[in-house]
Amino acid sequence: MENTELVTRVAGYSLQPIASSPLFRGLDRPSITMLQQQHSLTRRAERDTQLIQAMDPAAPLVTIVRGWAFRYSVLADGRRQILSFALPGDTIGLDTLLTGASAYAAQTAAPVVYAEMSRDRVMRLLRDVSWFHDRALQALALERTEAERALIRMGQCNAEERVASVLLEFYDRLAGRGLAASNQFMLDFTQQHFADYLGLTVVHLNRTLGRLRSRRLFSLSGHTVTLLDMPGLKRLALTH
Amino acid sequence: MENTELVTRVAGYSLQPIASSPLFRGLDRPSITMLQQQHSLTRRAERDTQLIQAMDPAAPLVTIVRGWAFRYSVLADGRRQILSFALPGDTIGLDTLLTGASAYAAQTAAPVVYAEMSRDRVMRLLRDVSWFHDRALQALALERTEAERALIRMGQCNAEERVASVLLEFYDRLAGRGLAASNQFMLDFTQQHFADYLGLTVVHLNRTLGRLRSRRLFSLSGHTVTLLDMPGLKRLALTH
DNA sequence: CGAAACTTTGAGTCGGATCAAAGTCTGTGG
DNA sequence: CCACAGACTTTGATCCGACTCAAAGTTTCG
Repeated sequence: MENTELVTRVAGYSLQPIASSPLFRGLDRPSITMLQQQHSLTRRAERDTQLIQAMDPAAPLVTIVRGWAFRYSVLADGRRQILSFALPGDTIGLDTLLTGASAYAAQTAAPVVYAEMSRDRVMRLLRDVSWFHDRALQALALERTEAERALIRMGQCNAEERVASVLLEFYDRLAGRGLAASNQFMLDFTQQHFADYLGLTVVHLNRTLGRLRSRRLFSLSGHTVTLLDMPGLKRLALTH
Repeated sequence: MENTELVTRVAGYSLQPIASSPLFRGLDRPSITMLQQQHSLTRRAERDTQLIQAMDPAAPLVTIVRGWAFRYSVLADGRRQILSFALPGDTIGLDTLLTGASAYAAQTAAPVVYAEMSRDRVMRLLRDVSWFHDRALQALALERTEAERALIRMGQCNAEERVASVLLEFYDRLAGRGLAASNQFMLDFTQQHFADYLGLTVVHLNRTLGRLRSRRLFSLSGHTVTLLDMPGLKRLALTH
């Protein structure tokens, strides 16, 4: 009864985000089930929980089931750069298995449900299961592309452009997993997180958000973002 | 006579840079030879030659034998972000095979000697040669780590810190391939290239370089860089 | 209801961009 | 071997986007 197993392991959470994520997307049922069985049961973590320590040589593979987490790196003097946000379906730590110790840390930005797979198990999968090896390659290539898109944004875009670009990116990623629709989605992190991702100060980010809102490019109510003017946003974020 | 083949294919160029590069490092002789046989004979390209077109769905794998090349991306309005420099031994385009069309373009920053491997051949190697598959995974993971190091630099560091960080990085990479020693190495590209890599304007980069030189952190004569004050540079570039 | 965390606004400063022009180097043809 | 053109580097003056410091609102949650 593999399908029963599948369901109990993610009891109460929609499967769609995971099933349409980079590592799982398009796999057949037995493969998905197998992958999930290699994971731990789902766990819950409060906001600000450390999921992966920087430099941990035995960091597990973490798959987010629900909520927002992020990978980041802290400089000697405390400045923090958020490298990427991981949303439901995303995995964190695939590269760590190959490069030795984790080059980054990861923590939750909101209450999160996740599952882990031990380093050993991932290694075994990589060695023995050829489609998993392929998947890992593709997932890594994708992650690099995303890192470089972020790099372009940082290097060439001003605050408004960065914000527009990232809002669109979140929307696309979430929509691809059924977590956004009709130009609306939920952002569950603070402006400090957002600022550390964009390489801006909170104050300046806040003003920039204000400007874009007053121009009716998007609106914000609670944690719900509505992209009011898609074409306008795309014009601003020329990376898109 | 595999070793003869190996030598003639790179006639006149030291093998060391390639042999100690991410994709080749630590392989045994037969494997290196095999990889080289899959490549074209070496080619020469003048400065400013396009090696890979953006969006090319059939971009080959390019291995730099001598000289400097770089990967970059251009925004709609002409701003250019250099994503990475490729130096002797580096390969460009591994990810393109997996993600479909190339997300970036590549061109030479100086006269370059290089070799190509067709998309088909790389695909075949990936499928049939398990150590090559492993290598590809590792190389990609490494590239992502490097992209994220660049991201941290852009997001959190000011001009001086970025310059110091990149000088150190070049030195480390070149030294690892026997192309730098006693704190000295050759930089064969213009300040415009450098600026587009760091996300600064040429003017500001130039002033920043001037400041670091007058503080005797490094010196520049012709295209030769000498790192005069390693500890000072490391202190500046807290990413190191 | 109160404290802590987060967002928003204000005033002043600074790093880096822009615009412009003067040097310097490099390669080419006479 | 020199003269010249084009590309590259360097310097000057000015401007603006983003940062800093500070404090007032607002939300969240115990």
